[in-house]
Amino acid sequence: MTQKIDFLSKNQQIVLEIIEKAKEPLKAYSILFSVQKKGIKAPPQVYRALDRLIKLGKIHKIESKNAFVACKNDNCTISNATAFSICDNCEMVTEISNPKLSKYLANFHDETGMRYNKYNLEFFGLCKKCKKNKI
Amino acid sequence: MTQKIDFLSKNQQIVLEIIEKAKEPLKAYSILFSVQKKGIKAPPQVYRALDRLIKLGKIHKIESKNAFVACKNDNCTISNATAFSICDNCEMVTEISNPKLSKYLANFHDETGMRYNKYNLEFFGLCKKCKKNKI
DNA sequence: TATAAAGTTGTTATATTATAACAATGCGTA
DNA sequence: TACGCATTGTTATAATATAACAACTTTATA
Ligand SMILES: [Zn+2]
Ligand SMILES: [Zn+2]
Ligand SMILES: [Zn+2]
Ligand SMILES: [Zn+2]
Repeated sequence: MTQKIDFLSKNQQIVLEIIEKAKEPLKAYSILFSVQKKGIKAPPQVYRALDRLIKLGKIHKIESKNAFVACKNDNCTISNATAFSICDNCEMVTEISNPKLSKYLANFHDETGMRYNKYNLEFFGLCKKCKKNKI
Repeated sequence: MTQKIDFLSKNQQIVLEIIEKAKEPLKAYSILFSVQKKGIKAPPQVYRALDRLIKLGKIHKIESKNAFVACKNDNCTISNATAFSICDNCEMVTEISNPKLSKYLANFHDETGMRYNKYNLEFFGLCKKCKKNKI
C-alpha cells in the first residue's frame, strides 16, 4: 500500500521539525548536519524526506537559494501555488499569502493554450529593516 | 573603468551564441562541453560568462532546472521581471511576455511594507502538444 | 614612455547540491 | 510462515557551482 497522505515517517518528522524551528531557509546539508545526532546519516535520507514533505505541501523549496522553508499556509498542499518575498540583503524569506495574487495567478492563461496547474513566484527586494538601515 | 554595458567579451559571445541557437534550456556543463573546441576549458569561464549575460538581461536562469535560456524580450534588462511557462512532460520552456501580467506583478505590494525590484515566476503544466498526446 | 591600478581571463582545486544503485529492514497479507 | 512491496540505510558518484590565485590586458596618470 502506498503511504497515507498525512502520515509522516520518523525521518520525515525529524526533518520537518528542524525546518519548522528554523527562522530562515535551511540548506539540505545543514539539515543533514543537524540531524546526525538523531540517526540520519546520509544525504539520500534527507533528500527523501524533503521530497516527501514538499509533495505533502509541508515545506517549500526556495529555488533561487536551494533552501527549504516550512509552509506557513494551510492550503499549499492542494493549490500547488507558492509565492515568496526574499530580501536581497539579509536573505529573509517570507511566504506570501495573498488571495488576490493567488487568484490572479491561478486564473492566468496566455495565448499559447497552455493551462497551468502549478506556479512558483519569487519576489526580491529589501525588507523593511534593511531598507531602514539604508543597506 | 567597468565594462561597457553592451560590450560582450569573446567568451560571453561564444556562450550567448550557443544558448541562442538552442531550442531548449541549456545546462552549464553541457555548454562547457559544447564550447571546449572554441577554447573555453573550465567551468569558471562558463559561469562567469553566464553571470554577465544574466546581468545584461541577455539570458535568464530557469531556477527550477538550473538551466539557461536566451531572452526573447527586449526589456528584461531594465525590468528584472521574468516569467516562464514550463511543460512538466517535454520540459519545453517559453518566456512569457504579457504586459498585463508584468504590470500586475511590478505593482504588487503586500502589507509587509517590502517593495520589490525584481521577480521571477515559473508556471508549470502541460504544453499544447503534450496535452493533445494525453501524456 | 614608464609604471601602477584595475579589470579580465585562464587554471587548478575544491566546495556544494543531488541522485544512482543496491542491501537491509519492516510490514501487511495470503 | 513466506511472499510481495514499501521504506530505510549505506556507499559511491554525478551534477552544479565557486574559491583562490596566476597570467595577461587595458586604462590611468605621472
Ligand atoms: Zn505554503
Ligand atoms: Zn533584509
Ligand atoms: Zn527576458
Ligand atoms: Zn510538452
